Amino acid sequence: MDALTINEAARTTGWSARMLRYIEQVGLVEPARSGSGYRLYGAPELQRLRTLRELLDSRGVGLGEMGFVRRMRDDNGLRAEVDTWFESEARRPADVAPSDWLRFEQDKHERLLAAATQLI
Amino acid sequence: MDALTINEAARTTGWSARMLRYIEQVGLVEPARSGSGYRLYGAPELQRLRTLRELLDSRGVGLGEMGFVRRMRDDNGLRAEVDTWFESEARRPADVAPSDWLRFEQDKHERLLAAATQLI
DNA sequence: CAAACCTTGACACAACCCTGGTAAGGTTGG
DNA sequence: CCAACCTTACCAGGGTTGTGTCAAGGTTTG
Repeated sequence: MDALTINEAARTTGWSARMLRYIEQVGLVEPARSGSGYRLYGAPELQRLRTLRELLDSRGVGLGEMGFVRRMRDDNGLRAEVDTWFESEARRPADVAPSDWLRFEQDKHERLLAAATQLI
Repeated sequence: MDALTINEAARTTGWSARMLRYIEQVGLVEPARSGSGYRLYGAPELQRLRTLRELLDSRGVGLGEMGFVRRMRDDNGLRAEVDTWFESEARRPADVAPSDWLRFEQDKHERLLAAATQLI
């Protein structure tokens, strides 16, 4: 069983056990559970916890904000509404070279495709 | 001059003048300024303010969270880091039918393209 | 079986977010 | 020129976040 219990995971990631429970509650890292309910952190979760800490520290992001992004990723309706709000930004068409914008979206699409192929 | 000053904009959008300044500070709706520095809200800004209120009320989203999404949209590095964190989610490939995932991204791409053509 | 874990739930507290208010001063328009 | 706006810069207070700690009880293991 290559999975750590919560205090072991805390020690190797730098979070406190309390915070690991909080991070789970926010929906960011949800470890498997043993039959009796113990949290079991595997290598992927540990990695995610470490990079999460790095991300928050280096970019001044909060857990709540990451939690909101997670919410947008789970809830397509919410994501669509938020995207739409931002995409209807008040600027005249002339302000953005449309080709640039499309280009940007295409690049994004390619980035995601690259990530996908790597994952599969 | 079809632009409203801050208190007029407040009255027609339901926000307080104080909140309009705060919303600007968060980077969500940044009105033009008159020569002497008065904020000038045009029709697009007013529309955005109304839909913003609707979005926050109906989905329980906070201004801070919207501000963070804006930050991600401006800062490509931040967006990439956050996206990467989520995309390296700890699930075995079998859990997601890859075709579904790609499909989803393609749909998204199409949605954005549609929005683009509408804007141009 | 007892020590050392784990669980959930609750209380606590500093720091921050959201929002209102007020003060000191510039702008506008009759 | 004066009333009614606007500006920025603060103070303030209720609500939420992030974090620790403790209590009551189940689990694992030497």
